[in-house]
Amino acid sequence: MTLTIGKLSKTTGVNVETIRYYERIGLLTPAVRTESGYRTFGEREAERLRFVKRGRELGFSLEEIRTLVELADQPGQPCAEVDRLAEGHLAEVRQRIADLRRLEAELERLVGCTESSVRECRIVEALSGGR
Amino acid sequence: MTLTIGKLSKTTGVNVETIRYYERIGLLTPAVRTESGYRTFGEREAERLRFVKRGRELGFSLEEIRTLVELADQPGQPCAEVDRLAEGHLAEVRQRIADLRRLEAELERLVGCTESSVRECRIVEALSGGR
DNA sequence: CTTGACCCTGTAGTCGCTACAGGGTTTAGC
DNA sequence: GCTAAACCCTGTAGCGACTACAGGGTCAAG
Ligand SMILES: [Zn+2]
Ligand SMILES: [Zn+2]
Ligand SMILES: [Zn+2]
Ligand SMILES: [Zn+2]
Repeated sequence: MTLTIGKLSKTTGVNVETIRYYERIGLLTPAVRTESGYRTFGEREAERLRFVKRGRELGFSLEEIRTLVELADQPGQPCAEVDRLAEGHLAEVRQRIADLRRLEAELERLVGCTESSVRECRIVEALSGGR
Repeated sequence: MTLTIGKLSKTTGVNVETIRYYERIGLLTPAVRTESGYRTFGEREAERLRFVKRGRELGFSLEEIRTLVELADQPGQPCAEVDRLAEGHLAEVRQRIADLRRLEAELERLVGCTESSVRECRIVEALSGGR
């Protein structure tokens, strides 16, 4: 039940280059190699990679995921730190949404400009310092 | 009324290094230099830099701003292209908001986990492939 | 005239990948 | 058994939008 990097990539949906990148930065433990130097992966490694992938899909940074992986490896510990990390991340996401909504509102006021020339264009005016 | 890069930085709120960067990538025209090689800026240049800054504050990419600057320099032309660009950008912003709101909803379901151990932690479970 | 604040160039770092180039290895078909 | 395609390897460089030096030169105040 060992996989080459290509098979692992296919079963997890994570790019080959990305897997190598994760190993290089120490997010995955160095893969066992065949005699000719090819990486081999087992179910454990595939699980871990899927963990990382789901973390990315939830928008966690690789640093956050690095911490989450370490925490998840200690099932007996209290999960308070995990929860704190997730809450912090949720706060980040909400902040980004708030920032983008402000942008959205400003842009909404500008688009749909029906002026015919750049001289009177609302958008250009706003960028040029007009209020 | 000419400014050194430091003064320009102060009056516009754009970092000195960022100004040099903008010049390097051709977003600002190469600054006139003193005999000793110092950059000097006039009101025109300050205006243009503020234009770029406001564009960034509205979330436009530097490439988009490059186009906007060029368009703004032709006041006689119709502003349709400017408007199209801004509408496209608004669409991007809305897409990013939608993506983040999906993340927010998923994270909301996970945080506030009151389990005491990592073994039963909802968050770890979700990352490990649980639903 | 010295000191400190400013300016210059060039390079490298950030984040999370992605895309080569230039090799070696394995596998499938004939 | 041989060849060609498909795979794997390392190392390096690129993206966007900056930021942070190092190692120098210049200018202004006291
Ligand atoms: Zn986060
Ligand atoms: Zn317009
Ligand atoms: Zn945009
Ligand atoms: Zn928990």
